[in-house]
Parts: sequence; C-alpha cells; structure tokens
Amino acid sequence: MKESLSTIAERVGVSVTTVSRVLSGNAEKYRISKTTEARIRAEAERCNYVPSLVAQSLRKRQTKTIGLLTPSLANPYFAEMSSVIVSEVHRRGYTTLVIDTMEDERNFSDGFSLMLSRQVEGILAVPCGQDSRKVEQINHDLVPVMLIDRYYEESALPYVSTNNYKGGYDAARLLIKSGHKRIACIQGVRTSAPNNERVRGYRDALEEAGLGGEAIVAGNEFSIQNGYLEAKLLLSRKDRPTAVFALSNNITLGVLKALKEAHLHIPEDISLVSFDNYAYMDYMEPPITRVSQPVEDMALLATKILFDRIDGVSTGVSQLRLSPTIIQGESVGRL
Amino acid sequence: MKESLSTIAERVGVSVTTVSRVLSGNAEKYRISKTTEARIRAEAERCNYVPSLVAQSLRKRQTKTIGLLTPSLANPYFAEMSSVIVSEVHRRGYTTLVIDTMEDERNFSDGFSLMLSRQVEGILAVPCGQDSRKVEQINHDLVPVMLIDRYYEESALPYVSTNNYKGGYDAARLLIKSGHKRIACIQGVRTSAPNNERVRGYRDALEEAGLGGEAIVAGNEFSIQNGYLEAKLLLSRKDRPTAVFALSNNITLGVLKALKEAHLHIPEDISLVSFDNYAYMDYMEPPITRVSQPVEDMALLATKILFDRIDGVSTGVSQLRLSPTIIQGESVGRL
DNA sequence: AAAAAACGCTCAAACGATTGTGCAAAATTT
DNA sequence: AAATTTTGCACAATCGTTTGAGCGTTTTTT
Repeated sequence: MKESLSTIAERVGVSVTTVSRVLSGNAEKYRISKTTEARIRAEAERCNYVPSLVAQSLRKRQTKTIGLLTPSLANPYFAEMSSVIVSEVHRRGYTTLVIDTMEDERNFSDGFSLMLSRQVEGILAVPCGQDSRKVEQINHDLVPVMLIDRYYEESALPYVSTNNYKGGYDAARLLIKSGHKRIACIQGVRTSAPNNERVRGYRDALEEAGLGGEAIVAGNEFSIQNGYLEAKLLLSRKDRPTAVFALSNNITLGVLKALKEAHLHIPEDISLVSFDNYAYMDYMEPPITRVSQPVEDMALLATKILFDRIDGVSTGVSQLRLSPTIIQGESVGRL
Repeated sequence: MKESLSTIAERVGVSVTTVSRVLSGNAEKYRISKTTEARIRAEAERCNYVPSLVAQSLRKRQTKTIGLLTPSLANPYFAEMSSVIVSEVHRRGYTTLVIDTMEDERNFSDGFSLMLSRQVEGILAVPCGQDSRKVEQINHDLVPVMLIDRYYEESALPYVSTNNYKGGYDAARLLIKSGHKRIACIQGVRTSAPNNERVRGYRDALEEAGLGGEAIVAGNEFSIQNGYLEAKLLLSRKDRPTAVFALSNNITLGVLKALKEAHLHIPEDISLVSFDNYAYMDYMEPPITRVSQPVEDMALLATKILFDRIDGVSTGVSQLRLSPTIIQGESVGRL
C-alpha cells in the first residue's frame, strides 16, 4: 500500500538510485535509458507512488515548510492575515504549519520550540508578550523570523506592521476637523505596541489642535466587553464626549451596545470612528467610519521578506509600517 | 549551531544510542547510570538541543501531524472552525498543516496529495467539488479522512455537519408562525450539500403549511453580491415577499444593502432571517434573527473522531449532523 | 585492432533519530 | 573461587530519500 523507491526498484528490477533519478527528473542528467525511464515511470504511476517529503527533508536538509504563529485564528483580522500567508507560502512551493497561541506568552514560546524541532525554514509570527530575547536568538542563530502586526519596541527584529501612529492621528484629525473637541479613545491591551502607537497618534493630533488637555484614554482590552464597559462609563460623565474613537472592531461593537442602551444615535448624538475594517461595517446603521489596516499587503510583504531571507537575499534591517486608509462611513457628525 | 544526538554524544564521550535513550526518557529502562544521564542532560541543555521531528518521523513512521484543508481561511466561519481544530489538534500533541483550497477542486485534490507526501496521519477536510473517488480511496487505503461542514451525497465517508435541513426547516417555520406566506429564500452554490439541505428544509416547511406553491428559491453563490442582486430582483416583483431567508451571512449583507436602497425597514416592511452567527449581528439595527451553526462542536467532534480512528478505535460509519440553534433578533415581524 | 569515450546503471554513505541485540566489567550468589 | 546475575553501555540496522563516485559494456575514434 505504502510505496517507496525501493518497492518500485524491486519490481522494475533496477536500483533505488535509478528510480530516484528518474522520478526526480534527472534521468537525462544521469544517462538513464529511455526504456528504463519509461518502465519506472509507468510503475510509479501504476502504484500511485508519492515521494516521502519527510525522507526528502531529512536528506536534503530542507523541509519546505514555514511556521506561522498567530494569536487567534478566530479573530477575523488574523484569519484574513493567515489566509493570505498560507496561500502565498503555498504559491512558493512551501507548506505552512500553524499554531494558535491564544494570546498566551507561554504558548508562543513553546510554539517557537515546536517549529524549530520541526525544522521549519522560516517563521512568521505575531508576538505575544514583551520578552524578545528567545526570538532574537532564534532569528540570529537558527532560522529567519519575521514579525507581523506587532513588534518589540527595542528590538532590531524585522517586522511589518500598520503605521498605527498615522491611523490614530488621522482618525483624531478627522474628528477634530468635524468640530469635535471632547474625543474619547477606548484602547486595547496596553502592552501592545500597535495599541500604544494609535494612542500616541491620537494624543498628538489633539495636542496639535490645542486640545491636549481634553484627551481621554480608557480601556485595556481588545474585546466587546471592554468597549461596552468603558463606553458606559464615558456616557455617564457630566462632560460626555461628543465622539468616540474605538481602537478595534470588537471595542466598537461594545460601544454600539452601550449607545443603544443609552438611546443615543450616531451621528446626531455622538460620533464614532473605529479601527479595523470588515465588510459588515458598511451595512451597519449608519455605516461606520473606520481606519482600515492594509492586512493583505502586510501579509504579502512579510512573506516576501521572509522568503528573501530564506533564499539568502539580504534585505538589511526591515522594520516597515504600512499606511492605513480611512474608509468613510456616516458615523461622524459635524458640530 | 545545529545540534544532533551525535554532536552531543561526541562531546560527552558516549554513543548516540545512549544519548537518545537518556533524552527520550528511557534512561532507567536501559540502565544508564545516573552520572552519565546527568552529564548528557547537562550538555543537551547547554547547547540548546532540540530533537529533529523530521528524523523521528522517518524512523518512527509517525509524523504527529494532521492536515487541514479549508476552502477559505478568510471566511470567518471556516476561520473559527480552523481555530478550534488547530487548538484541539495541538492539545493532542499533534501539529496542523493548513492548506487553503480557495474553493477550487483542483487545489483540493492537489492539497490531498501534498498532505500524503508529507505523511500526515489524518486529514480533516471541507471538500470542494463533487468527485469523491480520490478521497474515498485515500481514506480507505492510506490515512483516515474526516469531512466537516460539507460532504458527498452518495458516499460513506464519515463527516460532521450541521443539520442543515433542520436549520432551513426551523427558520421557515419561524417565519410561517409569524404569519408570513410569501417567504423568499436566497441560496448559495447549488452543488453544495448543506445548501441543498437548507433549501429542502425550507421547502418542506412551506409545503407542510400548505404554502408549497409559494416557495421562491433564488441565487447561486454565498456572496454579498449574490445576496444584493437577488434581493433587488425579489423586491421588484409585484408580489414582493414579506420575508427573506438568506442562506449565509454574506448573502444577508447583500440583502441589507438592497433593502436600504429601497428604503425598506426591518421588520416593519419586510422580515429577514439569516444563516450563520456572528457577534456583529447582535449589533445591527435591528439585531438579526439567525440560524446558528454549532461550529465549535462540529470541529471538536470531527477532530475527536479523526483521532479515534488514528488511534485505531473503531467508530463505525459516522455521518453526524448537529442541530443548529435559532438566535432570536428583532428582524422578524408579525403579520 | 588498440585506445578512448560514451553509455547505463549500481554502490555506499549520509541525513538524525530509534531499537533489538550483544558484550565486557562489576557485583552478587553459591 | 567459580558460576551467575546485574550493570552500563555500544553496535548496527533501519526509516526513505539523495548524491558523488565507480564500474563493466558498448560504441566511437584513431
């Protein structure tokens, strides 16, 4: 049932070497006769021979495999990213091993070790946690590592990310230009570099407009619940904000729930800008104005750089931030 | 840099065998002295030894790997499914190789071959296309295959799917009980078994209520555009339906767009029931009533059955359909 | 007709692990 | 003190490939 070079060799009556050379397309190079070649090919065909990539990997010392460590496949943002990566890796003749770290630093670290023992030729990872040492050592000594979306602040590890600062800045500018002064920002996890960059952009925009004192930054999780709770608190303030900037799609959903409970309408009573772009946002009432991250480009670029490194094409230090774009909905009112 | 049993053996001054036995935890069994064991462990630790799963796989003839073939990781439904599978497989000490077939039958078939050459011990797949022969042969001769979500009509291949018939039936019943008689159904691809089961359930419910003649089934794709176009057509009929049953979340989004353009409000002017469940549906205006598929349970069950088969625990023919549940929104009006 | 070249294929080692068997030295029993 | 058992480890084959080197035949060259 399970065929190998030797079972074929035996039946055809030649050596394993010859079979290998024929089936790997080197018949000509090693002067195997047309007749022998044909007989071997026929037999391989007949018995449905499939070469063992495991054996090939061992011998050739390349597994044609890359590892992907994502914090949550269930999150559409990372799912889309993974989708692009998996396809692109496949297009290049490699296969992807996927591990979902579930936002856990321990899983992340163990995942790396697993990838190493599986001899992957490169690793694409969305990091969890703050400690970059292990990753740096692996990247330096063993296989190329490429970070996506998140990165370590003080590290030289290459990454591709959204220009989150610009996203935060542009969103805040948009609201300011529409006349808003009390603009609250509901953030996600505070240890995440992208989150902090968004907040920094938001703060700078306010500062620039002479609204530095008005900045309100709340929240600590990229979840619906966090968005809901923080929005509840914001709405109960005496000086209720006139606009909310939600730093993720889930936070936005939570905000929407709170607004609904307070019978507040967008954009008449309050304005809303979200981070992240999903199709459904166009179909909300009203459509949500949002900062769209270039997920596909990020994934493509990260994959390309990783493969360049695998192929030995030096690209120097690459720490890239791609510009987000604003998608206009109708959730921002003029004051 | 790259350590192996032999580099360690050499440095410690023992045989490869001994190192192997110590590091695989069999020191006791093979009477390796405590001192030797300690020296080997220390050296392995020092040089960051990571065993090669590739070499182990070749020798032990088990790769501890399973393959996952999904039609579109970018689709949140399959992303969630994949998320559960990847985690569950990982929990069992295996790793998942992922291929995105992009709904292409050729990719699907090639993906299977790739998985085989990588010697996976089992395959979880959402099939594309109609031809089950290759899959059946592989399942019979080589490695256990388990289908999820979709399945082949006339095949004995094991699968876990939603009870789509019940989903279609229940949704239609719900609308009928609310007084609707002209209930249109917008479907997805007509070669998909789940799609057809949903339609069959819908038809049976209408039939039962004496509305057999009223059935309207339109559409041919699980896309926003299809939902939009078909809804446009439906709305332009003289006998406009009073309710729409959209067979996927994307179709629903398309319907919403068409309704908005026609200035029709849900549920006053028209009712809507969707298939698939996503958090955002609770935050639409109004929240959408929908048929929720038990994605997590399906994924868990499929994975369990696959592993049972890998472990040689016979489970007989398992073709399972799990009941969907209806999540009540406010998108269905009484007539 | 002898020498050289081309032909067609095989040998054997290697990749990095695992594992049944074997064997000398030490410890124990008789 | 001889026989037996236990201890502690090594040998060598194996998994399924790849690959440099080699070797007998046939064909071509001179």
